[in-house]
Amino acid sequence: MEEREEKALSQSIEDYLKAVYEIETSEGKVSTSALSEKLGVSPASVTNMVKKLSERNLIAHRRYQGVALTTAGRKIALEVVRHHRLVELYLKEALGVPWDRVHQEAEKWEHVLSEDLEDRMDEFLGYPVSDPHGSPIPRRDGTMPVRDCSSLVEIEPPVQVKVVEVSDHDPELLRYLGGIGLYPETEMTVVSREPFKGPIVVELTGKEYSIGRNAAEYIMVEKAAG
Amino acid sequence: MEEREEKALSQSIEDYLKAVYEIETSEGKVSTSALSEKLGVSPASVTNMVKKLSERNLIAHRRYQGVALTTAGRKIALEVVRHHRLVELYLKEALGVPWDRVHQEAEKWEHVLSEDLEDRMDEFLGYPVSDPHGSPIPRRDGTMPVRDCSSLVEIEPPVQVKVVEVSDHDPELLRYLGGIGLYPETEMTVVSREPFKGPIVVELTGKEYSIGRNAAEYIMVEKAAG
DNA sequence: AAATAAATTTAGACACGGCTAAAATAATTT
DNA sequence: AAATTATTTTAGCCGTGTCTAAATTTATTT
Repeated sequence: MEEREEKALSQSIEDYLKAVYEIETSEGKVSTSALSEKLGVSPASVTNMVKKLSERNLIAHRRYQGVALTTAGRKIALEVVRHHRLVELYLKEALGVPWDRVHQEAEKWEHVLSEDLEDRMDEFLGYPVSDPHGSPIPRRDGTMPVRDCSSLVEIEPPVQVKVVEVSDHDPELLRYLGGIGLYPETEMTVVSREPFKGPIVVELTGKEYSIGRNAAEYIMVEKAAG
Repeated sequence: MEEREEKALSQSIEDYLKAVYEIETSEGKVSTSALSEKLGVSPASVTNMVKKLSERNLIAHRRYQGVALTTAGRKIALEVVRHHRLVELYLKEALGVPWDRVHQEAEKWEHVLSEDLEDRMDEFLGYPVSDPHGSPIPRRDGTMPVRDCSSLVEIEPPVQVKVVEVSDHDPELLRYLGGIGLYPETEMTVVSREPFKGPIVVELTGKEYSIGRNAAEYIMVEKAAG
């Protein structure tokens, strides 16, 4: 049995599939405009590319109704996401890149990482299950670690929680959170949730911090052990 | 004074400039067909691209006479070569990639390496001056370490030499040389040079090996210290 | 020096992935 | 329900970088 031919996909195609995956995960439905926004291209360009991807059976498309990954498309998307998150962690651990910059670098590296190097980084890192922001790293077989966590805005204070994940979409936020020592794995107490969409007050390392609802949306936590 | 705008060059342009640099270094004159061969594209494509590059003042072109890098073009070529060679060494040192495979990986990485990561790798490696094959790494300022070495075929035996550099163009050759323990920095004795374009006989680690003229062409050595 | 061969350039085409402007469809107001 | 607004798609264009076939120039033979 010969080894299967690996068709090299363009960087663009990988970017589209990853974007569909990420929007599917966070929003459920994937519209043309959401893709347009996320990828920074015009809606017309998205429609154009969507047509090509569905001809290649990487996504399913119903006119005017949005798109969804096929099994083949999801497999590729998860490979790209795995590359991205492994690289993020690698850059932080091996080269000391600060966590608010790893995302940007990984956006480029994810497309040039061979399977061999993926394995070497994976081994170097000790087969990690999450990246520097706490996002789960897809396994080689395309499965995802399942987790049980909720957004900080949904937590009823007072309660002790552990940070699971912080969105990497805004480097500014990451710098702020790093500044107060709030990282994945950090334990903290949710002290109160101010009414009228006020901030969430948390306590960590003995100090209290007010975190706006906007920011809190992007912080995922789980109940602390016990 | 505002910071200079860094225009992002396409991967293709970087590949062309690097190819011109490498042919300039090894052959002196850079013909369309040499570029065509090196880049794996048709001669017509080269002519086409050459026109664009000379419009952008990255190379000089005289019709039917070949091309040469301008100062601006050489600067970029050397940056790409620096990236390539740093990455090669990094892959070997940090991730244990065998020396016959680093070239292939670096061909992709060289185009996505930010200046920040270049510096981090450089520091990690202790500011190295040559890559795993012994090729000199251009300095950040665009200058090249100067060296004094000659091809193994030009050496008059018997004499003690030190390997300076081995061409990375053929992974097969690298595996063979690695197999007999012949790397940059290796010291060995050139025992004899057989007549009628026969092989060069060298001795290292107590054994004698016959190296064909073809292979020997690609091995650069210097007289051993003393 | 003429003829042939080799290298280079021109001409014209194509796939890719983006764009804008206009048309079609869906969603929301009034 | 009709009108308005928002979203999506179509149509047509553009720049990049490749190709093949044919024309041109240079190099080599005879």
